[in-house]
Amino acid sequence: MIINKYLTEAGNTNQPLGVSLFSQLQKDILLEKLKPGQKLTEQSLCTLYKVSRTPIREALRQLEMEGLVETIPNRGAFVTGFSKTDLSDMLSLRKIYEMQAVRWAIERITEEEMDDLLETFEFMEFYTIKKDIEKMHNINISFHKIIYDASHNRMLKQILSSYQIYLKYKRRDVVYPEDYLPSVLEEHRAIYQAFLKKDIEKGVKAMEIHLTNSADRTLL
Amino acid sequence: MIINKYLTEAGNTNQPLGVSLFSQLQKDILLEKLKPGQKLTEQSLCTLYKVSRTPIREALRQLEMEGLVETIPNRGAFVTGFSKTDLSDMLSLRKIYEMQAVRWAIERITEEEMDDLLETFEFMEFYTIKKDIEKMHNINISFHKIIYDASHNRMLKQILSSYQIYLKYKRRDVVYPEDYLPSVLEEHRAIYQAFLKKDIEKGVKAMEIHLTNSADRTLL
DNA sequence: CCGGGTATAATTGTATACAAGTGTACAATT
DNA sequence: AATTGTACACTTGTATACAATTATACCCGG
Repeated sequence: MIINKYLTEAGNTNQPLGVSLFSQLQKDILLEKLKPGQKLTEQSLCTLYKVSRTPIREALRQLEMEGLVETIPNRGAFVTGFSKTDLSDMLSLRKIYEMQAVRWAIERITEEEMDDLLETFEFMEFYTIKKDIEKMHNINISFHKIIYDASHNRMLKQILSSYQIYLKYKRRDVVYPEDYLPSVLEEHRAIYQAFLKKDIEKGVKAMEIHLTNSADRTLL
Repeated sequence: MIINKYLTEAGNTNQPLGVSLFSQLQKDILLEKLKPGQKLTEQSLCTLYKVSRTPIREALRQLEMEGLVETIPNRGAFVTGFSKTDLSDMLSLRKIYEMQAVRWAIERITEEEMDDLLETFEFMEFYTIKKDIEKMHNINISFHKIIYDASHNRMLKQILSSYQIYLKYKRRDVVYPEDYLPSVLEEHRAIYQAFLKKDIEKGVKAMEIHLTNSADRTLL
């Protein structure tokens, strides 16, 4: 049974090749299967991913927009990659916009979105008890995405959503401490309660604390 | 004579069609020659821009990444457009990151970048006296781009640079008041002096003031 | 052995051909 | 009259062919 849209996966398999190719290449670059500086010849990608050049080129244009590859005209595409420094920079930038998202979201959140937030938070409590880290990651993302939506700012939502993908792959090798899940739960509880009380300053502060801790955890 | 790289235009004419197509479509969407909701048939774009579907599709993927069009698989691309609300949202988001850019830039700026900043500011003084609004627009952008570079944060630079294009086209129809140029000059002077004194808080505040005024001016 | 120039190969840029999916008009059926 | 089915046109998705550009290898003269 579907509870709310934030807790369901995408899973549409009938998408054009270029779209899934983009995701795959993005993943491979972030996981450094494709190494920074490496040249991505279209032909080699064709044989690697078993498709023709047309969808490959479309995916490369998208990667270029994200700054993951750099293409030099008539020379080809080169992996830019995503360094530790980039990750650190992104976490800083993310924190800043997440704080703003909270600010707007508390002002503008609808009742329906508030229900979603409650529901999602309750799931967090449940899976914290269950100690299911994988589920918690997904619910964590859902919780934040509800806030993005509630900010009712299309660009902000788009930017913060795009950050999530990077963090997802770059957080892979983190080893979580014993008290990880309970700590995260309490950080989110503080945010959630600020929404209940419509206390903007408290919410922003709670998000700042949460993401400062989160950054500390992911940067080791 | 070239003074510094920020004061020169790009002008590479030998770029692939997809690249210039992207810029052209971006421009046409922002200027609302292509209206929100309008369907962009690949064939019609082919005849309109006199190129084949391949570069068209590449440009559409890029526009999709910027959120200017939405493509539905097997259905086509539809203009999303950029509303007044989007502009207002973007100005808010821009201000936030510009303030952070100043924070980092004052910490990290190199001597060479400091020289560029000085040079650019002196050009501003010159063209303020000359009352050349067109030149001032370009120099204004240069001034800010130097700060982006000086922040030494690749992502921040990329995001803020991408904002500039939107503002460029959306600021077209603004009517400037008589004291526009001198006011802008003084706002930039405050920023520049904060860089000289390495006074981060003063710099951030000066940027906030500048962009608050700037937003007021562009939102009419 | 080194540098320059040319031919050749490899790669990107663009156009086009074909396949697959979607929408529409119209007839047949209920 | 409303609905379903089907043929057709149209559009997108993908592959491939051709053109333009760039990289490489080889030869040659110094």
